[in-house]
Amino acid sequence: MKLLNKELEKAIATAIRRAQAAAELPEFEIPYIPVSPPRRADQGDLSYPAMGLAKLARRKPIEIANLIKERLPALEFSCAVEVAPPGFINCRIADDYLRRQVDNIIAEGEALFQLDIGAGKTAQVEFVSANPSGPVTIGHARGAVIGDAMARLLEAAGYAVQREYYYNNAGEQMVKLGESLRLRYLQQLGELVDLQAGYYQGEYLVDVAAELAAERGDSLRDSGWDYFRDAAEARMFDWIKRSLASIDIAHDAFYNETSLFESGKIWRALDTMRDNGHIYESAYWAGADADEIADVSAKGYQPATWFRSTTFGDEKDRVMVKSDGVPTYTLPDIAYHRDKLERGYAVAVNVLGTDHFSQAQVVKHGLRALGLDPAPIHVIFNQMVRAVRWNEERGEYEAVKQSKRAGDFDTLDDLVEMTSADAVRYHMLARSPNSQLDFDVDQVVRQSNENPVYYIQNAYVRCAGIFREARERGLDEAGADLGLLRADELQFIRKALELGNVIEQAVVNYEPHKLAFFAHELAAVFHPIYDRVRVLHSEVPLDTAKARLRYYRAAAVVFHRLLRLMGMSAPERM
RNA sequence: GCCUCUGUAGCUCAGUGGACAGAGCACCGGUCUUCUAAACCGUUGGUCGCAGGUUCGAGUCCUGCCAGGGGCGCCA
Repeated sequence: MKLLNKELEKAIATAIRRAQAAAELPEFEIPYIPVSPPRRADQGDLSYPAMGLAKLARRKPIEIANLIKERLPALEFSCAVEVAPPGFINCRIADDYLRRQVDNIIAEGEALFQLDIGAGKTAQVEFVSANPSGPVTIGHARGAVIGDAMARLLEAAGYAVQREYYYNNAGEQMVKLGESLRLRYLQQLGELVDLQAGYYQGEYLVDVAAELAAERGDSLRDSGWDYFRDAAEARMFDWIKRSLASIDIAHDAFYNETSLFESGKIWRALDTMRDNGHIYESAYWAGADADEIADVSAKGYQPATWFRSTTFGDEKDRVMVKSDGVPTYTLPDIAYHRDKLERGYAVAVNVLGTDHFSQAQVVKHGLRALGLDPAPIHVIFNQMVRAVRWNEERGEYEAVKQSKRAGDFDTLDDLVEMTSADAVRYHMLARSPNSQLDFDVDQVVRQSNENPVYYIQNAYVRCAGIFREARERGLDEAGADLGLLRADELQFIRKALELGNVIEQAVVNYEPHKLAFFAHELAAVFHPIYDRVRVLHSEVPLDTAKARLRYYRAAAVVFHRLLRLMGMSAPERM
């Protein structure tokens, strides 16, 4: 289906060119023509402020608007174009066009507003990417929801999308995890072992240890930490995948950082950076002042391998290979993103917490040092998330403590168990990634009319209820005359047609949260109309009932598409 | 100190340089004899953190302050 604002933008540009050809307007390069729905209904359905052309055209805005109106090509969806002071061009969508869209929406079904922005191109979304040392936390969950919604949006925009999970199972943390599990296992065998500070204290390792003891008895008593690390990793990944699957998220690929060492890609990246003159060996960075040098001397560091990232605007050069010969995290990260770019994605979205901000900048500097253009890579930074609940006594929100006490929340599993997968997906999505998120667990748990999750899903449920009842009564919409639809129903269709723009905007601006807000707005248009527009009512004539049934078929398609784009379920009843 | 995000109704938050700043919750008052009332209708509520600037036009862009979060490692 067409994006109407794009059609009008093109038409206005054509009108300007025609006016220029007729010497009614001077020659100038036509700027971007922003067309958007105005705030108020009496200002039409689509609007363009021609005031922006006043300086270029050296005419009064109202005159420009009138000239454009006169030269505007015929639009299949428009019946009325009006000019309003000081220079708005307002366009109203014709009722007949809206009626025709009912059938178009039904015909498109799950492909509703499938765009061609990314046709023939590939995109990648890298998200979650938590190391397999523990369960998915609510912090990871936010990135998971944002990343998956972004992937679904990119698919809707026409891209072939790959979902990737990047992880590291070779670091010091995984050694600790293995050792922690070994000690927990020995505890299962009845040995008195103390888990000292620095080890993983989480109860979940006790469960894993109990499973191992049950399956293998004491046969692992003399196994080393590496055996337990592998066992822990395998079980943690199972758990992570299960948790993500519970909110309908699945990755296509798991990319192990270790493979970058095994393939030699890390050292090849370093060599290229060195060939390009961005690498040097030194005990301290090239711009170090006397204090820093003294500090380094005190620590007795041997020379390390540095990346001259200051060349690309960094405030300080970065170590790539430590003096002990082991690369920092940054070098494999650069090699990984080089690999990503070489895989040829037109768009590579990376969902990260803001604590990775500096790191992401250094990676981009590194890619430039490799002679690559990092433009396809776009990072969505999401701010911190914490579970909170209202404290009545103190009159303020406070963070829910991380503990295993009943009613407290720490992991995605806890959150899903206490609320629902749909609630988690909606509330994690319905906020700009840039804003800190306080997840009000009590509000989400409350299954009442204050919960937008049910408000949106109920729109679909109400449609499904009508279809069920209609089937029982033997009513179908064969031969429906859509001319019987009135202003109410057309108002909903008008709003539903904005979905295409919402998808487009969400994709090009990397703002998946727009989907959640639009869903709520659309439901707010739907419900009042549902109250007024009955189908199975004794006073509704048969032909009107058929037309309305067809209208609700279209509404159901829109809500189903919207809910699936958000990764939420579309229940038939609640 | 530097970088970055945030500051909009009592609370949680939307808001493409455009028209009279929006929604949910909370508060108050109404609405089920017909497809589920998890809904609908109505009322109340604003110096868009502060001060300048750019612009025909600023919640939106720029500068400077104030407040809060995050980051500034030879950790990952």
